[in-house]
Amino acid sequence: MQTGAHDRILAAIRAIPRGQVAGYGEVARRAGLPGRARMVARLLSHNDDRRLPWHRVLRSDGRIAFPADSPQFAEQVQRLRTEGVRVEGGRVRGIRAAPTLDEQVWGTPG
DNA sequence: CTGGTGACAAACT
DNA sequence: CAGTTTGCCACCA
Repeated sequence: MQTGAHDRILAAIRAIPRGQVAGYGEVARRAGLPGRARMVARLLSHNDDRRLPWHRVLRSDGRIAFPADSPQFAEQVQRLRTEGVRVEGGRVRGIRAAPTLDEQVWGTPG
């Protein structure tokens, strides 16, 4: 069977290690869909799977993709902090939303 | 078909 | 740094 695009996206999201994060564009790239960051976003907006680590997906600049006053924002922050991710001012500190997860694998420079 | 929208990104100011 | 503009693609009225 041919893996659908959304299946690869979901797989890429599930592949994000615990305690780490990835950007929408990064997820799309790992799913073999460069430039389809918005497709990832649309998929997550329609997703209802609670087991999916959606909270590990951030914007490219490390910001949370929800308004700071939204309940989803609060839940994402709480989930990230539970995994040891430092979140401050609605943005993830420490680990940058690396353009490529390879950098995280090999040790993020800087 | 056109036009508007969105859990976005990169370049630019 | 932050704010704006442009490019992008899937979906819908």
